[in-house]
Amino acid sequence: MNDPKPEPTNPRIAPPARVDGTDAFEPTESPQLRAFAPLCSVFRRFLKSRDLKYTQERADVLDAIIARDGSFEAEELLLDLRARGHDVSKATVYRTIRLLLDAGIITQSLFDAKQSHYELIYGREPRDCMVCMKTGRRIEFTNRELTALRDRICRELGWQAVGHRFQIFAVSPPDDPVV
Amino acid sequence: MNDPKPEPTNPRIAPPARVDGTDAFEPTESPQLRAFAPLCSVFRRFLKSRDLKYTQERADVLDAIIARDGSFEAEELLLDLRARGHDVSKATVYRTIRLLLDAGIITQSLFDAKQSHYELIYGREPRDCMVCMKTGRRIEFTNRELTALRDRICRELGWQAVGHRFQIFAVSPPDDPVV
DNA sequence: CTTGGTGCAAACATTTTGCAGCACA
DNA sequence: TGTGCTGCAAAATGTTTGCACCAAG
Repeated sequence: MNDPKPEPTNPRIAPPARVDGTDAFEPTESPQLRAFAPLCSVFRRFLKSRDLKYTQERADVLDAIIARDGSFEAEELLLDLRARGHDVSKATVYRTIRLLLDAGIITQSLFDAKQSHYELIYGREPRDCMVCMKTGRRIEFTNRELTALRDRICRELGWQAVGHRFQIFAVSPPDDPVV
Repeated sequence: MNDPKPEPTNPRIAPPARVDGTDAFEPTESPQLRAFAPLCSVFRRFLKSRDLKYTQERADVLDAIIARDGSFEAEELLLDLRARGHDVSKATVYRTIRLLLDAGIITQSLFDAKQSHYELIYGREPRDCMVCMKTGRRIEFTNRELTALRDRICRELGWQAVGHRFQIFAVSPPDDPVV
């Protein structure tokens, strides 16, 4: 459709935080390099490994995800894309999301049963969250202790941790202090 | 550490494990009593507190949930009920599930984006789980350390924990030992 | 008796899919 | 230049709702 973007897009990629236990990528790079590599080339590599194509639309979708700072719903993405003049169809958005999930670049985080929330995880630390059951307020945080506990649990069972999802259901105090 | 069952329908209710921070029940009983009370009377009390009725259908649904050992999908429940000759409509099943969620008796756990999974939690310890990203195998467990960590996180922020959901995404070893 | 509950079917919202033409490698 | 990709619209899925009749308290 319009403006071709080779592969600039790469905001705040964090240091290695994800053990890639899946067979998603060709094992030709060090984990270091992989974690710091721009997401679009990670995605491109994933696609190539499956003989799939890196199309304009797929690049646009990934771009929109990054612009959202990693947390989004399918519908939001669709609107964002439309607003930017990148007209990608709903079907393609969903198809691309599926690929990004397979690639381990994003995860699905379901809060309300309504629609899926997705989140960029590749190269980022896992985000844990706490939801107030009265007000619905959500706080996100990263807890290294939790990640360590997760790894310990896995190790004891001989599994290898890839990621996790932690949600606390709680009640915020009446005054509801902002964190 | 379990079942003192004073009334009918009530399989393996565990000791108090849930702080009820919501305004679901009338505060006339001690937490102890509440936690050990049979689920149906818990539910009945909840309904009464909202001027709702304890109908045959609602009792049947709760029964079917208990019979499933607490983990179920809406559709499964519907089939179970039908098999037992308790013909409850789909609409009523969903409506009852909503009530049980509000009452804090069950929670929604979404694994695949497809349908909701629900789980009995009232009076039970939170179940954490680990999913293998290759084979899809799921292991459930209870980790007190995690619950303690959860409570600590809440306390530091002045919140009160009500429950949590913890899922680990991992890769099981090639030999995939059974736990 | 009064209020809320139920079943049914239609409505809804989200996600998936079949197909004909288009574009990347 | 040939696969694979896209958009469209229709289908599929899971859940909710409006309505007329029914039942719990």
